[in-house]
Amino acid sequence: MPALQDIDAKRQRAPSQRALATRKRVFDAAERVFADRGFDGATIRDIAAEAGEPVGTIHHHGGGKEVLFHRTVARRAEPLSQARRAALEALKRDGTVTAETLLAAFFRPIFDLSRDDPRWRDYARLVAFVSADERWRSISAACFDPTAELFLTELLALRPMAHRAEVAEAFVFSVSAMLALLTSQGRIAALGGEMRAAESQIDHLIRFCAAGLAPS
Amino acid sequence: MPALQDIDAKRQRAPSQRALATRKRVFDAAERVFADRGFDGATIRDIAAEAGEPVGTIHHHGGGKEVLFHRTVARRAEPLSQARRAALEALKRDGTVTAETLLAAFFRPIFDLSRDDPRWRDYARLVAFVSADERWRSISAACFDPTAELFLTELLALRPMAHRAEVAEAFVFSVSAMLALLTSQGRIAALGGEMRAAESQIDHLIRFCAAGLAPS
DNA sequence: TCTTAACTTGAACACCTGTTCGAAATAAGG
DNA sequence: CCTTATTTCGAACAGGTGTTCAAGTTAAGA
Repeated sequence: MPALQDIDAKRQRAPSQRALATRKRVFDAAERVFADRGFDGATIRDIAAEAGEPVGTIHHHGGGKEVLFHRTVARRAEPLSQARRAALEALKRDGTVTAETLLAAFFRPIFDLSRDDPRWRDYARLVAFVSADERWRSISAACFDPTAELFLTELLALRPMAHRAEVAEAFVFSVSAMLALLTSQGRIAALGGEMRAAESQIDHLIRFCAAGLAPS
Repeated sequence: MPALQDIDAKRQRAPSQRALATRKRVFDAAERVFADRGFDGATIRDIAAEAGEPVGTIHHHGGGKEVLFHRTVARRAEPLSQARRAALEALKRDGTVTAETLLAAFFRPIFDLSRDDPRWRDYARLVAFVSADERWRSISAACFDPTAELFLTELLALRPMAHRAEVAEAFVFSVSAMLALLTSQGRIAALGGEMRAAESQIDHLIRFCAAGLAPS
């Protein structure tokens, strides 16, 4: 996999406003198309059409398909991680750390962001693709594992008797359930008939995982 | 999507032993390659090489890439569903139906089959691809939803106060956790350090989901 | 045994893929 | 205002894609 270096490495001039707007258009389009069709299903020309830019521009700003994919995932990873860390810090400050509040701190940010901005919903589907495929393990490791580690440590402190590997399993189960809620509304609707309010579903997700995480 | 009809529709002669062996080789190869690279990442020529057959043969037995994919998923769906249904019947016969035993009846067959035959492990990864992508919703609906419905009904009977939609959510959470255990060993290892025995992990999965399914 | 349906084979087809490239337009920095 | 780094643009390229096809081989069924 091509190395992902700073997008503005060895630059001699600041990028123009126009160039920055174009770059944003390129990454927004890449996010939508990758989220819809996955890495292999997406084509540079799909992304170019979605962005309303010629193909050459996608390469210029993206740096090749694989690097573009990596950068597209990385772009929102930092804001998301910061929101999660901030929620965790708030819990520790208030002394309200439980399995349930920890999961809420980890899960809620992406749902909250998705409610305000549909682009975050695309991003969530993109993250599901990244999480599902071992091929992108290094992206997960760089973008999401450090913050996951923080939460894992807190969960471990709540269950001093449990092995780390066991809590890691429970955490992976929880994250997969979260991604399922973000991406499998179709499956839920097919089995469940009516569809419940998003808030009820998120509360349910947190209760479900917290119960599973509790010592048995 | 091309219609999936019986592979032997409008046939005037029984297939030869040789032809049946070739067909098996084609589907085994397709299963491996689709499980490794997903639908879009796989190519007919990859599958041909894996099967040791010329490209034309893949088309002859597969009926085109999309139909081949559908048939590859469908091939093991029936045996799997039967194992799940048999386990469910055994529970009902013995009067030992609980959330925990129901989940065990649903989860264990694919783990048991995977232990004996690595091809089932490929199949499990293939199912994860199908479940993750809304594009294959119709395959899930045809292959897996009918049996899922049976288990959902039983789970609902255990919690007469809960809404169907809520239990459906919990069931989707549970299935996503099962698929995560089958496919995300890398993620678990990255977070957890050491790796636990498969049996411990499966027991944990069942306990995790059963706790989440219990009334709260 | 004979007829012919079914299978096997690989070359060929039309189209799509990611990427490169050079010329023209733009605007940052002096 | 200049110089020139950067961006915009789309044609062109080499290689890969799913699929078709026709000729040759095999074996089922009468």
